[in-house]
Amino acid sequence: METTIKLFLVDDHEMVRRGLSSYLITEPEFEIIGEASSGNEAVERLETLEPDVILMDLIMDNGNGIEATKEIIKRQPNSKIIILTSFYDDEQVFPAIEAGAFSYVLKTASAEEITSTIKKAYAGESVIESKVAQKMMNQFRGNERRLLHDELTPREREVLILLGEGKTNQEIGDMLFIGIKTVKTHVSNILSKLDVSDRTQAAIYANRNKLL
Amino acid sequence: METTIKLFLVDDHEMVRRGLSSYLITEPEFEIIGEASSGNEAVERLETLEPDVILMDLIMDNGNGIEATKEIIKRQPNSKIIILTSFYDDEQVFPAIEAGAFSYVLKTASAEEITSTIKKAYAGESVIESKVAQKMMNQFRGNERRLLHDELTPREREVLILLGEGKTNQEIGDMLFIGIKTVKTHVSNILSKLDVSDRTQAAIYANRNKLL
DNA sequence: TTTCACCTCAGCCTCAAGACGGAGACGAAA
DNA sequence: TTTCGTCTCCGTCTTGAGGCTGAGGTGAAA
Repeated sequence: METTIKLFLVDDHEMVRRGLSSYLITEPEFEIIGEASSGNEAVERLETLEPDVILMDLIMDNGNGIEATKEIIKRQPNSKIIILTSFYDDEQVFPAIEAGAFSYVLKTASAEEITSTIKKAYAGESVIESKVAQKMMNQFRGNERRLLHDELTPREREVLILLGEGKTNQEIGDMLFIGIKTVKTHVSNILSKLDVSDRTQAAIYANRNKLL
Repeated sequence: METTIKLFLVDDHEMVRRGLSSYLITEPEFEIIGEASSGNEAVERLETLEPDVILMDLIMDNGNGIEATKEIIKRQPNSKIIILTSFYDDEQVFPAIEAGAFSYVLKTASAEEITSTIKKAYAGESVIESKVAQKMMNQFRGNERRLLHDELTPREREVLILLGEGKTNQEIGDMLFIGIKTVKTHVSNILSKLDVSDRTQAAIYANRNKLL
């Protein structure tokens, strides 16, 4: 029996589409029915096409992958969209998943990983790259989507703010009238809740997320 | 007479290398003699190889393109290195050129543009993509501002940027191909020049002053 | 009442950070 | 030529950071 998986590629770099194609045409069950070099173009072309699986880049000049994904899912809710990206920061991952992306794979993936992800997507099985998945687990505790720092207790948030100002544990303790040991405990908890490895990264997080 | 141009590809995405290859093998005078998936790997492999032209990605996980370029140029000063990058990292143009890059092409370039750039590089003719060239011109016209971090040496600025990303000394050393002791020296100098007392404050400074 | 989250603090341990001093190599400038 | 700035690296030393484990006190909710 012949199963043909119809594919559609979206990436603004011709060479990436070429590279992908070179993988994909070696698999007999794959058929590439179209390509687009931007999110907008993808949405347009998909008005008349109905691929089984869409491979989507995130960052593109003209219409990004997130918006395109939302739009496509709105029109074709059964589309399986695989996000293909080199950026594994949380800013990109969660909006993508929320937009309706089905799988999430890094561009550093091998040919085998990608073909396997496509086949799994076609079969209804979602694949989330492991580093990304790990971040998700930390974030989605309790099945509820929230910002990382929403998990912080009020006291931890106070500590994080001072930490984000560049204060030392001793200084934080003095300002909050608590012992340095207590500060250390809070900082430890903050680090694990924010999924960062040291105070410098926590301070960067606080600044970038405007918690000050 | 047969002229063979020996090529070497550096990109952390297998699919990009594949896409590039698919262009390049159609040209009879091209021969791809090797590939690498990171800056570090490229430097290693090029100890025993001597390609005519190197195609180099800039942003890679393990040893970025700038540092690799510097390192390669140091060892093989005649190497023609073509920087291949996406629209988004053209702030990196200057460091790249300074590092010894010969040409600068965007990844959105077509097959023809890339093959032509390679041939020109081999012939000694440098190609700088037009948008990029324009930026260079703008840069030369109006850059007048003097801040604390203007006192920093180029190397210190590089270190500060990584520090601002939350990297440890060890990680910074690995990325810049220098020892951790050297990193510590740079960090120490940065701290005193920025008049801050630890790396966390320096990271905050870097983020607030958008040095990233 | 029990339970639980939060805040507080302790000791112990390892290691990254950073200060300090010294030094060689190199290239540009005087 | 000498001087100077920059980059590189070394060793030593002190201390802050952070992980791990345990634990007492409080108040709110069930």
